[in-house]
Amino acid sequence: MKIDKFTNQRQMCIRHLSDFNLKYTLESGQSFRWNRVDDSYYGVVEGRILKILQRGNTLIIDSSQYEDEAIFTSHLSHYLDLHRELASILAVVNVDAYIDRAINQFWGMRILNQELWETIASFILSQNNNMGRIRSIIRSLSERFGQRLEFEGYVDYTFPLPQTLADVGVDEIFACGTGYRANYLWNAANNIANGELVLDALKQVDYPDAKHELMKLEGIGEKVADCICLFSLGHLAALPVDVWIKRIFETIYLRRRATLREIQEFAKSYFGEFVGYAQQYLFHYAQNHPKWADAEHLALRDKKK
DNA sequence: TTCCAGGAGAGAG
DNA sequence: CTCTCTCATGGA
Repeated sequence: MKIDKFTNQRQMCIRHLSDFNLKYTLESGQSFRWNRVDDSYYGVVEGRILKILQRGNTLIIDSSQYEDEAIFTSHLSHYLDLHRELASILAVVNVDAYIDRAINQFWGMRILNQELWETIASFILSQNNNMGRIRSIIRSLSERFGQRLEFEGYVDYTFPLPQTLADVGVDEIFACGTGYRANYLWNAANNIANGELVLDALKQVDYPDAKHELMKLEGIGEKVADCICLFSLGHLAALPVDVWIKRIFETIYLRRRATLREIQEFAKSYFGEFVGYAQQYLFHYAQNHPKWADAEHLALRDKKK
């Protein structure tokens, strides 16, 4: 990987990428904050707007602020998970024809390492909710309580700090369309603002401890805790079991109704230590092929064989 | 109108 | 431990 710097100090390139697809990575449901304009993606990361465009094996990145090239590239590589050898991870989890199809169709999709607080808040809001509404709630919270940013005519906002949401109160959070989840988000913001939950400490502990600590927060169960562990903390053994993943394992793999425990046990032994990556490819494939894991469709498909 | 969405909590059995 | 019911909201 080689870095170039142009006369415009805010534009940088990351060249010679291997096994990376920006579109699949940013549009696979793990982040709610990226907007596509033409072929570029605009988003807010660590307090600045980033504009990212992929051309072949090169990323062209514009930032709304001056960047120290070396530090910025290191941080962005971590954010996009570029430091991992994706091919070897996918080789481990590619154990059957079903996931092989998902891996090949979405080759290059990476699991992000997103900002911790924003990820905690986002997935608290995700429970019993749909993608479009989750995005609009996060946008609304940011517009009202975040910091305004602008870059070449594109306007966006930082996600509000825990202290900010703690200060504005439940009613203002509720007014952003959160529904009954307003209390959960406000409580989480308070726990972090008053130091009961220390985010930097959470980043240092292993997967079981991190998951356990997160589940102490009201409104965070196993699924949301696993999303945070996987999409922010880099714990690839985390397996968020949502309605899609449940359906996939019940119809394709276990072929019966199964409890959360049964699905976790099977998936862990079947896919191994990188089960989180397996989950992401299966999830995104199912999202793009709604009938793929449909029980009726599966029965039909089996008959043809 | 009813059902569903990257669920969690409370309560019952 | 497992099952069920409820919790706002908006789009299909």
